[in-house]
Amino acid sequence: MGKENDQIGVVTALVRTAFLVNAVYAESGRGHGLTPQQGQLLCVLMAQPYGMGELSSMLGLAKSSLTGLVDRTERNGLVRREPDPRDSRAVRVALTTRGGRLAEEFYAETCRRIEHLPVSLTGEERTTLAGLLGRIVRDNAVPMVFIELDEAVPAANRQ
Amino acid sequence: MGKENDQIGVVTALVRTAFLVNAVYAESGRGHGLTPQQGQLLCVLMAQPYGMGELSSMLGLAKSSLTGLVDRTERNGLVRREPDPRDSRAVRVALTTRGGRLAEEFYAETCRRIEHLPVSLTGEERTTLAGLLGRIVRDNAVPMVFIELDEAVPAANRQ
DNA sequence: TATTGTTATACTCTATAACTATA
DNA sequence: TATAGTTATAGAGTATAACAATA
Repeated sequence: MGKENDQIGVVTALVRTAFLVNAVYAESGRGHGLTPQQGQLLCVLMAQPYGMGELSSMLGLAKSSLTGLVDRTERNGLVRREPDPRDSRAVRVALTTRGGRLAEEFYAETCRRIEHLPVSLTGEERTTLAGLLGRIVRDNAVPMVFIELDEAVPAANRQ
Repeated sequence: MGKENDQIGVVTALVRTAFLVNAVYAESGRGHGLTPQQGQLLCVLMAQPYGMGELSSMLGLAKSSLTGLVDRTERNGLVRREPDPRDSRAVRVALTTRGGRLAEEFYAETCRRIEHLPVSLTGEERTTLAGLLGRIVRDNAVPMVFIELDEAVPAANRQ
């Protein structure tokens, strides 16, 4: 006897999955000398340069927190503040050459590691999962904190 | 023309979902005067008291980081270090009465908020999602960072 | 006046290395 | 000797409030 009920609830599943992904993200960053926050900043900037205010609202941080994060990342030579030609108060934060290279490496390794998480899921199940999570992400207007490149092809093999 | 392909990959879906859950977790904590880390500590301790080493490995933190986190949370009156009767070197970290009350409130509100994330999913889809994520969580041996209580019944209504 | 971004300040979070005390 | 935990130190991350410069 005993109800043999292995099914956990959606809430628990989501929170624990987030914990797992966070850990993988942090570990992947560590391997590249990146804090999770700096890794996240680089990933956001892979899509395009952004202003401080945009980054602030995308990442959910106070503007002064962004100033510090960009300062440190800039000091490490990974990003650069460029003047915004259309508003002399504003700056555009962009990846440096080195930052872009590191971003690609970090992104690729993170993808590789995250991809290993659903080891026991079939291809069809992964598609189902991606579809369901994709709807959650879309419905809740999650900002472009992680771009969508072709997952099937490792970065090293892209032309 | 155009491939009308809204389907994002599993990796992107997982990373963005984690970002979303993190944001909700942080916001929920803020409403209770808790940092995400302190909120997480309280949630872990809802299940049972743990030693510093156990917490360290469950949360993926260096032991000295745990010392600081427990120090601050203890200073706030939310947890307590108790001597381990079986090893005088060790301590058991447990919730205080006030910490337990706050943990329940934080936990309940976090559940409520996370539960709202899959707004557009049917009950069946939520079950499917929970099943798939549950397998990922199980396969990757995610520690008990968020306990599983009856999600259907709000904490306030439990006897 | 409103907005963009930085400074000043004060915590919290985290890790590494060295340490104390007990097993 | 090994293990449990703390201390010392240094840096990163974060927020609030006050500020400067431009729109």
